[in-house]
Amino acid sequence: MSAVAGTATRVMDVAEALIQQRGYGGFSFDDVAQAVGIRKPSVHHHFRTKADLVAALAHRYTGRFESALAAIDVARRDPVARLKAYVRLFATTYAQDGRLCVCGMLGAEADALPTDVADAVAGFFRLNLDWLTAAFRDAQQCGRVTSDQRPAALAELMLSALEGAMVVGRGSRSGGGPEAVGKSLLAGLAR
Amino acid sequence: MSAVAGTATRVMDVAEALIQQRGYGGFSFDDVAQAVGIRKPSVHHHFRTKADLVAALAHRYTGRFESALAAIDVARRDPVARLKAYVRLFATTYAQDGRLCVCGMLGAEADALPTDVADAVAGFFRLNLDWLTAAFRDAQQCGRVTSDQRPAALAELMLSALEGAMVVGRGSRSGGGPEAVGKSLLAGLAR
DNA sequence: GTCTATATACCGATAGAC
DNA sequence: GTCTATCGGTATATAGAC
Repeated sequence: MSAVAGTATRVMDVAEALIQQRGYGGFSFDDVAQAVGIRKPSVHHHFRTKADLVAALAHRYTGRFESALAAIDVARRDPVARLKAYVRLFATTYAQDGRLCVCGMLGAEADALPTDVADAVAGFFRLNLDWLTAAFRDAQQCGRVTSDQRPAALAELMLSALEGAMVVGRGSRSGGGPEAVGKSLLAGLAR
Repeated sequence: MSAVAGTATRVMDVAEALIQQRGYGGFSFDDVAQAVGIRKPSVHHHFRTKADLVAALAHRYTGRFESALAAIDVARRDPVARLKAYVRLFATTYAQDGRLCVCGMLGAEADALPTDVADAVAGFFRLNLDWLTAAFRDAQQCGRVTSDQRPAALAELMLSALEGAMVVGRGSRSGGGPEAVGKSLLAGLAR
């Protein structure tokens, strides 16, 4: 993000935004180089291959999400408040001129991805599904969620709704995006 | 699909499958030509540009969906039964070795699409949101759905959950996909 | 309607100078 | 760490013969 950040970091920042807008197949090293203000071989100096760059990116993205989830767990005790804060993570991303979740975009393209990248994407989803499963289990145990669906099923439903809301919002050029969809879902599940 | 279908139809069939697997940027006219068993310029003879091919594809896909929705309306009177049949449309697609909805994939890539294609994708989502909105309105009016959310919000939630379930299922290489997610959602909404 | 041949541009990636 | 130059491959698209 910062103009004073190291080149490798700026390369990752630019590549991240390009993936969120156009996907893995929709950007090139030359696109990154131009946006950063260097030449294509300089990008290769920091990341040998495109797979290396995107895998590193996906891991960084997952790590940041992990920190955000940990911060939510510290800041909120109430499981429903935690779920609302979770929705906000996706809403904030999408509010940046319709940017998709990095791993939502890559997940859609999974069949066309190098193995390392696909594995990193799977790790992101595992992290989110595990955290959501725990949150819904807590919410059910204290009676804030009355659904008799299994926590893992509610987790898959929530994550799917939020990722899908970005895709639908973009494709339809309408709708409330993950913010509205997350609220609708929680309104039906929690009390 | 058929080996006796016209070449243009076979080209569209192959391109459709490739988009569902790899996305707009993930396939080439050469990929299509090889799968059909002709040469690249022969593909251009039927569809002048890639944008023409994919826009035609998206319109055909939307038309088929329109027919399927009309068939559901004829076959089912109960709005909840209609919604269950709607979920099955997505489940059937995804059951074909994890194929994504054509317009779900294209919706994610929307920023990188030619205008004609993006417009066709928006039309698909509009069709689905309108149909779902009517279905949820009916379901609320006859008391089968008790949520106080507006029908349009429930429609966006349902469509997002199903599109997202495909992305998450693929990216995580786990989960029940749109079938399970659709059931979980309807279990919480309908009675 | 299909083909060979080709134009033009871009892709990811490398070699080697500074 | 960045550059110029370039390799080999592939992309979309077209010209023109059969």
